[in-house]
Amino acid sequence: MISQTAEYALRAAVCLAQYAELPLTTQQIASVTGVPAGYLSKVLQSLVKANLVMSQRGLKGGFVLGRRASSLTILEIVNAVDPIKRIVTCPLGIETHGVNLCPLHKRIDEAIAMVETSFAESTLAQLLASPSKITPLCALPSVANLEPRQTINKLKDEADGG
Amino acid sequence: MISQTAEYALRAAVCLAQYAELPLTTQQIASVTGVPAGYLSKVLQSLVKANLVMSQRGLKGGFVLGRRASSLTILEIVNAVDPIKRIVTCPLGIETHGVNLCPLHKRIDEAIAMVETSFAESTLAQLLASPSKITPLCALPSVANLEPRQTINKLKDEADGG
DNA sequence: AATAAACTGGATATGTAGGTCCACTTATCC
DNA sequence: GGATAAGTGGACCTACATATCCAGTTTATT
Repeated sequence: MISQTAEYALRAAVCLAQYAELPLTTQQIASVTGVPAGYLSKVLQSLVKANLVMSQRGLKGGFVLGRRASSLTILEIVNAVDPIKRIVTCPLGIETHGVNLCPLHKRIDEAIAMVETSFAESTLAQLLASPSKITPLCALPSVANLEPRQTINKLKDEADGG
Repeated sequence: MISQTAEYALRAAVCLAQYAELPLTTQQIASVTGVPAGYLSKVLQSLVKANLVMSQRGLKGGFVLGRRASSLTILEIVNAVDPIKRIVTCPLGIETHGVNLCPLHKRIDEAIAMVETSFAESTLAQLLASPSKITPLCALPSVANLEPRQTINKLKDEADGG
């Protein structure tokens, strides 16, 4: 349904949302989300390139969300790493009927559209505010395990100022 | 969203539904659907094993639908070759909360469920009866190209008699 | 029974997603 | 400014989905 990579990206995004402005390192995110650290690094790069996440190099660096959790949707995260592809032209390569799809592909596209809409309407903030007894990512080896570290003002400045 | 293989299976199924009881060979289905013949052969095998399609070996053999098009759903076809996997347990491997999913995975599973339901409610017959001006599979290099061949009574007998 | 058409099944190739590794760069702290 | 912690980028490996090929088997026709 959605790729492994997209699922990893969502886990990372939820994780970052939970720790708000505290920059988390790849290792920390990996340990919380269970995503292979090496691969997570690539996934995070994609999110950074899409401007959904900000990174800070060097000692005390890490990753923070690029926008408020309430404005970041599941769809944006997914599309950053593995775009949902609507069916816009006939997969059989027939051009005779332009934008019109045959009933089969129309039906499939409708299903894709439903998912797209559903994901577009879900924000990270909603996931955190979910009334479930279970915290997002269920695992969450306790916030306490993560050393409190200063937030990176430089990142905040960039986000606020320009 | 759905795999290439699943899409191929759907094309083949719609194709068979269009030609009703006329057995079509792998080559014929391939030319109508644009699916690579060699691979289509494998896909059809999966449909046969799932009892959604019947095959007849030998001269004048071919494939026909195993049931009426009105009772065959998109979901069945898809599940025969590439099962839709609902999220039933925590992907992080946490067992502490049994059947309960965290908000993220619950949300994703809801989307999968929507697609599942949607596919379960779509039959091949509905696709053929679609009011679209475009015939299913859009391409359809005209029925006329396919030599009329006798239906295989043996297959019909098995289907009707038991 | 011989022939040819057609499915079956196994071996093999290819392409892409998933994943690992490491040298390099950047930034903080002492 | 040296040491160390961290992201960056590229090369590389692995597994699986996709695809090809072919020898073997079944069956209608003659």
